[in-house]
Amino acid sequence: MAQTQAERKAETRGRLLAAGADLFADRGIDGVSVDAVAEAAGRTSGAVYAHFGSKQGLLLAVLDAWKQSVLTVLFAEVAITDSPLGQLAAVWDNIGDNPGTDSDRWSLLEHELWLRAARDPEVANALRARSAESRRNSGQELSRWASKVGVDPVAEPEKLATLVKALLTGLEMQRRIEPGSVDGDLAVTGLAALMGMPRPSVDGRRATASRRRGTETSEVSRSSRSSRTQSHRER
Amino acid sequence: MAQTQAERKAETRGRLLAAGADLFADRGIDGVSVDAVAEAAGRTSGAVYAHFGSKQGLLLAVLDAWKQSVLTVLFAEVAITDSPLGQLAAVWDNIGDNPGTDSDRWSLLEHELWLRAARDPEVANALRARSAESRRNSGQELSRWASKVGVDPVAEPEKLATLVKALLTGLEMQRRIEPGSVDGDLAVTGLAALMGMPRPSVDGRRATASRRRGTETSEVSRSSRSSRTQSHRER
DNA sequence: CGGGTTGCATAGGGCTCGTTATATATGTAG
DNA sequence: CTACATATATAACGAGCCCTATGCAACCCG
Repeated sequence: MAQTQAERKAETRGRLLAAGADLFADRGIDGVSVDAVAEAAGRTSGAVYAHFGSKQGLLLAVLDAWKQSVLTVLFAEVAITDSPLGQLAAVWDNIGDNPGTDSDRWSLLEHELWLRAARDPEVANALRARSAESRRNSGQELSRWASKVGVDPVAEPEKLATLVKALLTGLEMQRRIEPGSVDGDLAVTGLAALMGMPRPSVDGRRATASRRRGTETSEVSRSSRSSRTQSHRER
Repeated sequence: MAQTQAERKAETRGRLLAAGADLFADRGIDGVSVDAVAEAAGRTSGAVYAHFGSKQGLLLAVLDAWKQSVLTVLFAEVAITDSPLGQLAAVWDNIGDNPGTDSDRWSLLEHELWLRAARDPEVANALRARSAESRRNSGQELSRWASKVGVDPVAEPEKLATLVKALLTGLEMQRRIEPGSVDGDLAVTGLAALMGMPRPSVDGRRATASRRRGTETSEVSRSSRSSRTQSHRER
C-alpha cells in the first residue's frame, strides 16, 4: 500500500510510543533497550533516533503522550453505581484491584517515572505539569461528587484531591507487597474518612447498602471529561 | 594495627553494605556498578563477590540489614511533643519535610526496592517480611497513641497503620513532584481524619495555623518550616 | 616458625547497550 | 524521467557492566 511519507512517519511514531510505554512499564526503563522498543514496534533503532534523538527523548515523549490520569478517568467511570460508599468502592476497584490490566501497568510506569523524576529534573518537570493538571481535574470531580452526595470533605477540592490520590497511591503500593493487607473495605474506610462521611456505628458494620439514590446514569461522566485529551492509547 | 580475619571480614561487609545502601539510594540500583560500591567502601569488586556472590546478593543483604522502619522510628520520637495535633505534625515533619536528610534517601531507596519487588519475587519476599513487621509495630504505636489522646480511629490498629502509612507515602511522593502542593497542614488534616479526631468547627472554616507544642522537653523538630528549597547533591 | 587457609585484589572475558555514520528505498517535485 | 528529499534500515564503535579466574599477602594454628 502506497503511503505518503507523512503517514508513514506518523504511524511509526505512534508505534514507537506505544511500544515504549508498554515495555517501559513492563520491564522498567533501564530494563529495556532501544532496540527492544524498536523491534516491538516493527521498526529498528534507527527510527527511534530519527524521531526522538535519544532514549531519554523517547521517554519524555512517552510521558508527554500519556494523558491518562488515573483519578480523572476513575471518577468519570464511577457514576454508574449509585450508593456513595459503593462509588468509593468502585474507585478502589479501578485503581487497586486490577492485577494484569492496563491500569496495573500504568501504575507501574507511573512509579518508574516518579523514581526517575527524583533524580532527573527534565523528567521531573514533565511529571509536574501532568500532576498539576490531574489534581485540578480530580479536585473538581471530587467536590462535585461531595456536594451531590451531601458530605463535607476535610479539605478544599485540590487539597482533598491530593489527599485522596496520596491514600490510593499508598494503598496500591502496599497491596502490591502484601495483597492481603489491603482490601476494598479498608480503602473505602480511608476514603470515607477523607470525604468527611459519617462513620458507621461501631458494631453494625456493613458497607455497601446505604441508599442515597440520586445518580442518573451520567451526570459526572458526561459533564466535563478532560478538555484536551486527544491521544488515546491501547495495547 | 593487626586485625583478626574475622574482624576484617566483618568490617568489609559492613562497609560494603553501607556503601551499597548509600549509592543505591542516591543513584538508583541500576545506576550503580558493583565497582562503584566497592570503591566507595574502600575495597574492590572482588570483595563484593566474595561476600555476596552477585550484585543481587548485595542488594538483598542491604535490604535485610535495613532495619529502619520509618513509621516505627517516627512514632517513637514523637512522644516528646505533647499536643496531639503537634504530634501529627511532627510525624509529617519527620517523614516528609526533610530534603537532604537520611530519611530522604531512605525513602528513595524504599521506592527503588518497591519497584524492583514488583518484578522480582525474591526482592518482593524480602520486602514483604519487613513490611509486615513494620505494620505490626506501628499498629501498636498508633493504638497506644490513640487511647492516650482519647480518639477513636477509623479502623483497627493494623488496618489503621496501613492507612496511615499509605497516606504518608503518597503525600511524600506528591511532595517530591510538586513541593508546593503538600504542606504540614494538609498532612495533619489527613492524618487527623484517619485518627478520627474531631474536625475544627464546621461553619467557621479556618485555615488552621498549626498549633503545636504545649510543653517541650527537647527540641525534636528541626523547625525547618521554611526550607522549601530543593537541595541537590552529587559527587 | 612453616604450611594451610582466608580475605581480598587484580585482570580480563564476554556481553549488552546507547549512539553515530552511512546506506537504501521510497516518495516528491520539476 | 530525473534529481533530490525523507524515512528508515544496517552496521559498527566504544564504553560500561557483571562476573570469573587467579594471585598474593595476612592471618591462624600446631
